[in-house]
Amino acid sequence: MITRFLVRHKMAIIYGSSLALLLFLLKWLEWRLVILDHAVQVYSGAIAILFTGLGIWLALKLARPKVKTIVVEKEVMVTRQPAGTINEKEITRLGLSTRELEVLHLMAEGLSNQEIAGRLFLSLNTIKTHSSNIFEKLDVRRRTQAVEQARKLNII
Amino acid sequence: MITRFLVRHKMAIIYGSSLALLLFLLKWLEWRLVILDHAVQVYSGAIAILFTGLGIWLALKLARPKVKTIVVEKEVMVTRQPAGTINEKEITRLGLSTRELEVLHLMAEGLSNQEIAGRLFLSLNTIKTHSSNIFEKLDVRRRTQAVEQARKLNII
DNA sequence: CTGAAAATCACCCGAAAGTATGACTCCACA
DNA sequence: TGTGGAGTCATACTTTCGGGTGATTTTCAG
Repeated sequence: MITRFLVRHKMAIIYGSSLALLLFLLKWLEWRLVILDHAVQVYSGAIAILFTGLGIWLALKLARPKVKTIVVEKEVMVTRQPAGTINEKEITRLGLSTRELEVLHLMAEGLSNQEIAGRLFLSLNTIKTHSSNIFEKLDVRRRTQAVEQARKLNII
Repeated sequence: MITRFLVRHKMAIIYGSSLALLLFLLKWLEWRLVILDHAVQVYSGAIAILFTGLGIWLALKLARPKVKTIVVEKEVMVTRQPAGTINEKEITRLGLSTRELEVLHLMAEGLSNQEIAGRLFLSLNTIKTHSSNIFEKLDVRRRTQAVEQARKLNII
């Protein structure tokens, strides 16, 4: 219990002791100086030097080390499918229609809905409907995810 | 600004305060116990405080910052393209920064800006800025095109 | 220390994307 | 013959994107 307290407040105790010691020393010096009635400058100079040293010591002792965190990205191989034609089954399983597949392809090329509409001679709304259906069937919420999913499933 | 200063020099401030308090206490005790000419003591106390502060300041100012480096290894999935490493040059050629590359990766995973922001602990606006810069550097206008382009150039 | 680049964040605004719902046609199939 | 799926289109609405601009902070090399 007491040991723990001592350990935990080691710094405080050390400081307190040294402070007490210093004050003692000062008292003593003061006494001598009063008797000798010597220069106050010497006295204050000593104090200044001593306490400057103390300050430096404490600062160096207590200064928090800056923590710098470096994140190293470690590459990990991921197994990629042999890139063959493993797609047809998935398409039928997901129930993607021809039109939807067309739209999905154009989507994967980065075309906007408007551009897809122009390419397929359809209205913008139709493309929106198709893409909504595609998202639902692929279980995603955005075109980018749809493309990602389609790549994973090798259906494009 | 001021808050930051306080935080950074917390220890110094704490020490300074406690020192001041201690001296105060000692002075008070001394004053009560001994009715003497205490001008010298006040004087030396002031000097002590001042020069301790100076010491702390000097130490904090002059000491080389202790830097503690923590290396955190972060595993990152990487799909190694069959053609080998054809990417690094393109990245530097396009001038894509680290952050931009990160955003680009998450973009390719189909995440929305909001989700990317959450993943990287950034604000939505920051992600928007990054993606805008990415689009400009890749010479595209939409995230889907950016992903497409990135795949073509093997930089993801 | 200084300046440039990178990174972060904000606000505004218009465009694009996405949701929800309904309707119409065509065509195969029971 | 009518039923249902696919395809088409529309309106109205909300959300997300993307462009433009400007500001501050961090980082880093000279």
